[in-house]
Amino acid sequence: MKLGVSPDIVPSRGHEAKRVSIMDAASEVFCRESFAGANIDMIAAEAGVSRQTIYNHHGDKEKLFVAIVRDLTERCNAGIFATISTFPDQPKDLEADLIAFAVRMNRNCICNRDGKFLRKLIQTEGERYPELFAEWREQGPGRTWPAIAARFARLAHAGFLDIDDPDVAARQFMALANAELQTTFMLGGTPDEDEVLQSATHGVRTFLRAFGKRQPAANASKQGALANA
Amino acid sequence: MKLGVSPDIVPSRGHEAKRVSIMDAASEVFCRESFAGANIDMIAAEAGVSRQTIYNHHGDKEKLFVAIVRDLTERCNAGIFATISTFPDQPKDLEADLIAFAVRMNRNCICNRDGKFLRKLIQTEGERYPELFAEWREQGPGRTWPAIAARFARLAHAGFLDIDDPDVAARQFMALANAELQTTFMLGGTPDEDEVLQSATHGVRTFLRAFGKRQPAANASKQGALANA
DNA sequence: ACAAATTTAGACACTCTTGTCCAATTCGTC
DNA sequence: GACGAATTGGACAAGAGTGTCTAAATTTGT
Repeated sequence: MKLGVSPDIVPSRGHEAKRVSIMDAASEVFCRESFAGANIDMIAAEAGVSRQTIYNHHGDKEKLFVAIVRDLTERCNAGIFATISTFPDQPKDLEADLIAFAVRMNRNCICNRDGKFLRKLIQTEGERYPELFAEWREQGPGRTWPAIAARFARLAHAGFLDIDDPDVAARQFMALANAELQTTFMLGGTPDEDEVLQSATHGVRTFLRAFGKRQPAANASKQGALANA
Repeated sequence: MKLGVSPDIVPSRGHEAKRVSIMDAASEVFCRESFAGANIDMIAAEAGVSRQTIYNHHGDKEKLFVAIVRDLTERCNAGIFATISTFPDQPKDLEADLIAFAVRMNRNCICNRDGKFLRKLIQTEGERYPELFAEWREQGPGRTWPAIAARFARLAHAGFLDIDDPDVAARQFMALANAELQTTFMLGGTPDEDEVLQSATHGVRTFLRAFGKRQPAANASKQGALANA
C-alpha cells in the first residue's frame, strides 16, 4: 500500500501519534532555526523518531514545511474565529468587555504557540513561497479582518461606539491592544499575562477615548465617572 | 576585467567602495535568505566581488553578519533620532503636523531599506545572538522610545494634548500610525507612499480623538472646563 | 500468535558550503 | 612606468546535510 492520504482507513494510533509529534517538533525547529537552518536530524531527535520515519510521512523537507504552514494556518484561523465569536455584541460594561476580548485575542491567537510560530514562519520564509503565503493571506487576514470589522460595525450600529470606518477601527483596535507587546514580539519572546493585560487595558481605554460615545447608550446614570483616568 | 552583476550605481573605485558594496549585498542576502540560507558566493556575486575579498575584509561569515547588524543598528538609530528632531513642538496645525511626522517616521525609519532589513534580521536571528541583540535593544528602543515619549510629554505640557502616560501614548501613536501597514510588513513588502499616508492619517486622527484637547487653543487658561464637557 | 505494516539504525552517494592557499592579475599611488 | 597592496579565480580539504536503501526490530490488527 502506498503512503498518502487514505480517507477510509485510519492507520493506527501509534502512526498518527508520530505524525503529530513530527509536526510539533518540526514547527518548533523550523521556527527556531529557519528553513535553511533546520535539519532533519534535529527534527527527528526532537520528535523522538527516526529520520527515516519523517521521510516516510512527508516525503521531503520542503513538503514537510508546507504541511506545517498549512496546519498552523488552519489552527490559527480556527482559534481566531472562535475568539471572534466571543466578541461582546451586547456589552454590560463596554470597557471591561472589550479589554477581556482584547486579552483573549492576544492570549489565544497572537501570543500562543501557533500564533507565534505562524507569524515567524511567515516573516521568515514568506517571500520564498509566494503561492503558499498568498493562500494564507486569503484564508487568514482576508477573512478575519472583515469578521472583526463586522463586529465593530454592529457595536457601532447598536449605539455603543461612534465609528466612521469599521475596517480602520478594527485594525486600530488590534494595533492598540498589543501596542506594548511589539518589542517583546520582535525578539521572539512571549509576553506574560500581566503585560498582555496592561497592553489591552491601555489600548482599549485609548480606543474608547477615540470611539466611545460620550454617554453610554444603556444607562447614563453617572456621567462624571468616565472623565477620570 | 570581467564584470559580474553590478546592480549598484557607479563602481566607484577603492578599497572602501568594495567594503560598502559587500555590506550592502550581504545585508540584502542575509535578509532575504536568513543567516543559514545565505552563502558567501551569493553575497560575492551580488556585491560584484570575489569570494576571497569578503574573507579578506571580514574574516568569516559570522563576523560579517555581526558587522552588518551593528551597521544597520547605527544607521537606523541615526535616522530615528534625526526624524525625532523634526517632531512638531510648536505645531501650527496639530493634525497636519503630526500626520507629516508620522509619515516621516514611517518612510524614513520603518519602511526604508535599513529599517526593513534590521527588523527582519532581528526577528529572524534575534534568538541566536542574545548579546548582539541586547545591545541593539539598549541602543535602539531603549533610547528612542523615551525620546519620542519626551516629545509627546512636552506637547501635552504645552497644552496641545491631554496625555496621562507619555510612554504609553508614544507607543500607541506609533502603533496607530502604521496599523494599516502590518499585513504588508508581514510578507516583507514595502508599502507605497499612499498606503503610508493613509495609515498615518487615520492613525493620527484616532490619536487626536483620544488625546486631543477639545479646543485646540494654544492658551491653556481654562483647562478645567473640558473635563466635564 | 501470526502476518502485515511500520519503525529503526546505520551505511551510503551526492551535493553544497565554508574557509584556506596560491599564483596571476589589476589597482592605487608615487 | 613602476612598485606595493589589493583583488581575483580557481583548486582544495573538511564538514555537514539531504535523501535513499537495507535488514532487523517493533508495533498493530485480527
